[in-house]
Amino acid sequence: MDIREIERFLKFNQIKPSHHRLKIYEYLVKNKNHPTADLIYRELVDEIPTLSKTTVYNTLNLFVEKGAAQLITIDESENRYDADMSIHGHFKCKHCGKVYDFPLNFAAIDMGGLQNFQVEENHIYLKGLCNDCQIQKEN
Amino acid sequence: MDIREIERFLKFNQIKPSHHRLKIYEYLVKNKNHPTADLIYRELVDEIPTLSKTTVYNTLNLFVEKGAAQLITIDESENRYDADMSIHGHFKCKHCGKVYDFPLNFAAIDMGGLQNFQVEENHIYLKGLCNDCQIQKEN
DNA sequence: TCATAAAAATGTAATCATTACAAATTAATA
DNA sequence: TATTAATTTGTAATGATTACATTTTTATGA
Repeated sequence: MDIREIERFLKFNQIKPSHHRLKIYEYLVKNKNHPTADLIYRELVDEIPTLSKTTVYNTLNLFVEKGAAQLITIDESENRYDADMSIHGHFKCKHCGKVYDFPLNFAAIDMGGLQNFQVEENHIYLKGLCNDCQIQKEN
Repeated sequence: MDIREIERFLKFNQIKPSHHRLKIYEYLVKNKNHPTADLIYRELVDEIPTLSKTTVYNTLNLFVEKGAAQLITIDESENRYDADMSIHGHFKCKHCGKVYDFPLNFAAIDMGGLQNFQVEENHIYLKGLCNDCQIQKEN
């Protein structure tokens, strides 16, 4: 997604594409690292010296509200964000802390216990040891 | 689970069954309402006037650490706790706020994208409208 | 039983992520 | 260009959680 596409995408989601919003969304798209608001602020403030942290929070909340990004609560003490709105799961390595995406066959999740429940969001979080950290521990 | 069983269960998990710990665990077992630390404190303080909120936090952290309870991060601003350690999912109704349990066939989740990853925890969170709230909206 | 050490619980203060809010800046419109 | 609306800013407030030193309770051994 280049900056033109991002602009179109935000407009499509009823979000006026201001400069800051474009930059923050671009950060999410280019860095699929599930960042916190604070990390986004720290990464962008050099390039946009007038940026305030409140704007980052406001903007991320707007993205989530309009369905342009999703909030990831895999950590208990901080919120992370992801511009990838396709159905997928997240894996957090307990050793290195990295959050990985993985494909997900959502239809396979049997919701027999929830008849007539209307699902609007799904958040699939796994935790454990990633491949790299397992290898490291073996040596 | 009566208090005897709870005592045995805590011991089995390397947790010394003090009075407060027993009461807090009993609350989790008897009220499957996925409470916050604050709610547990408010519900128990009348019966145990010397209880402190710090003790509730300490105790819940101990339960999670020892594998006697799990931390639920379906809310972005507060931690909830569940003594049910069997594999199951959680559904939060966006209208009434209630958190439901539902059975889960975890094996159905295809983790093709994560070869050699060692999964130690799974947290499956759905959000939407529960049955009751849908009916309410229709009328 | 009493003394002593270890563990648990308490209460207050600190921390840290997030939000509230009012003021300032920027953009849109006529 | 004037005026209004939207966006952004900065600071202060909030609220959940933790740190930490003190007190209380429990366990152990003489």
